[in-house]
Amino acid sequence: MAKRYWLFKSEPDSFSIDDLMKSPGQTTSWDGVRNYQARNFLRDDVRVGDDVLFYHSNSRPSGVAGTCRVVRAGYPDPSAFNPDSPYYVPNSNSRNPVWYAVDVEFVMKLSQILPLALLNETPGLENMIVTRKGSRLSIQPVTPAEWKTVRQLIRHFRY
DNA sequence: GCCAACGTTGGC
DNA sequence: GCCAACGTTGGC
Repeated sequence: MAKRYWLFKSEPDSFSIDDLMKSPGQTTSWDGVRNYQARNFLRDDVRVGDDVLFYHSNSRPSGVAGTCRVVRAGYPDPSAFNPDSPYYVPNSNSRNPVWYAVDVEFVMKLSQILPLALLNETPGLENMIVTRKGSRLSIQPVTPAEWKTVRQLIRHFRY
């Protein structure tokens, strides 16, 4: 099965690339996703070994902060069952899970944020979901061509 | 802080 | 099933 590529959004005020680096085993549960389209990707499509762009949203500037890798495929999001979690969903239960999480492991941090403005002006990334106006999807597929282009940006501009 | 775009809810 | 109202996301 071919490796897939993704972009995961996080507000760095709540969880940043530095937080991932400092996590036990440099691994975290990517939980708290409460959007059905994003949930479907986590549940059905994200697989172990997939590469992920770690994107800082609502930030100055917003953009790609680093990369990580999927080390556990979709499983029922424990935070949905935990009354103490801010992501708790009343009436949810583990027999009938609605929300899913995956685990990701840190791979690398860029020397600085690769800003959305640069993605926006890079040929080949016109159709990347994150560059589309109004796109709020927090778990996004990235095409192999888009991944390659982003990697070239990172190398060329020494991010 | 502003506000446009979006997803969800709920009345009908 | 429609759609207005609402709450949230997220760039700027």
